[in-house]
Amino acid sequence: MATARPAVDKRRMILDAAVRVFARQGFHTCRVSDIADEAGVAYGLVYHYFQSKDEVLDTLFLERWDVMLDAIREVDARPDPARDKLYAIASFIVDSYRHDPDLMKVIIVEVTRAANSFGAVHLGKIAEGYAQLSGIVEQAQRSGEFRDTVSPEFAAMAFYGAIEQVLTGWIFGTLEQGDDAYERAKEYVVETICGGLNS
Amino acid sequence: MATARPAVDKRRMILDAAVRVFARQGFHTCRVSDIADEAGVAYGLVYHYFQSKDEVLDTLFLERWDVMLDAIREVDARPDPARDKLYAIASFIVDSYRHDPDLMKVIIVEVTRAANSFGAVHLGKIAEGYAQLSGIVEQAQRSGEFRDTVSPEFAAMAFYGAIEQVLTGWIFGTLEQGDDAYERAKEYVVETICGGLNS
DNA sequence: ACCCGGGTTGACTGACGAGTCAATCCGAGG
DNA sequence: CCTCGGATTGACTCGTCAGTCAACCCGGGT
Repeated sequence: MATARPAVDKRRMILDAAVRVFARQGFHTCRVSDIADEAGVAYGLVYHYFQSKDEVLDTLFLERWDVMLDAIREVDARPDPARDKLYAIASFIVDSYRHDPDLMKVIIVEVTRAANSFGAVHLGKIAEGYAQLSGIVEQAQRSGEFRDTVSPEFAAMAFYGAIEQVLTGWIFGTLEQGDDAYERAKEYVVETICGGLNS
Repeated sequence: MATARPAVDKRRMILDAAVRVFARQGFHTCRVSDIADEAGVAYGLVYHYFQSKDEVLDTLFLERWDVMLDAIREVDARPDPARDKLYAIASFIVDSYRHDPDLMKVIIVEVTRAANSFGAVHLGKIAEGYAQLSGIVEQAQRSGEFRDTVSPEFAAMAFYGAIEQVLTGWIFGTLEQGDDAYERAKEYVVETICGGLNS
């Protein structure tokens, strides 16, 4: 059989270790040997599975971002009101953080915001997410559920920006965490963006 | 006279050059010699005025962030409705970007989001901004201008998150720019956060 | 028993870049 | 004119680390 010989998938172990190391030390300040040590494999093995340190980060990002894009597409396909769709998306993102805070930290801190130093691949992937969100808002504006005072693209940015800021607050310990806080955050994001602060 | 001997302030030139270099190449990927070259001074002079490469970035951030905190405080002291205050703050931030996009890029991309690798000084400074914003919202909730369905801290994050996301869009060229776009962005941020998307 | 080839190892190299430092410049004061 | 001290210079040091590579391990096929 040509299937994976080893019982444990070393490639996977390296990726998982990289998440922990990147989250702890940051991409630029960690050494490849830190990743290998954390994964319990030899230094060279990292280069057996990946072309470079960058490719490890790329892989982590693309892997997860694609899952998120799929989730958004799935939500968008539902026949629900836009508000519910946005809640479902906020829910997905918050739960992603709950499930693997380190990974989300790496994606937000090292990739999303540092998109300049990386290839345009990432910019494109990120833009895909915005496009999807814009679509939801646009449709809601047409159906009359949302006002059309602001452009859909802009609404998408405000929505995503609010979520990302909350995650950032959790990541840096500025914002209270815990299951309650997570659930509240989902509500608050949607309530703020859809309902507004005005009384 | 013990005053600055040189007609031109080399320290200032180094800081200005650093903004351009950091914006172009990123903090981690640029060399100190790049900064010196860009400033047209010798390598060693950077170390005459600054302890380290990090200190150059620190200085840039603190310099500008303090200006912003002052501006926010000034706005907060006015007797205007919260919505106007938020508009004034959005205005200040957007105009900061218009005036010096490179500097804002550096602050957002290299500092605000990378606060982990830097000292808690930055976290504290950033938190000060949030506190100020929260205060504005809280007061508006008490006066009845805003609903109290979401916590002030959260509203502050949503507001700032929306603005930062817009700046990020400009920085990475995802979002249309120009004087019109800047003015529209100010309106949109406030309209979204205060008015909400619902019709 | 013997090979074959992919998985695995870790010492080594080569480049790179932050920070140092001794020397030089130059204006001010005496 | 001379000295003093801060400003300025840039060659050099020294540690670090991404990436290479030759060798080794080991199961499966013959």
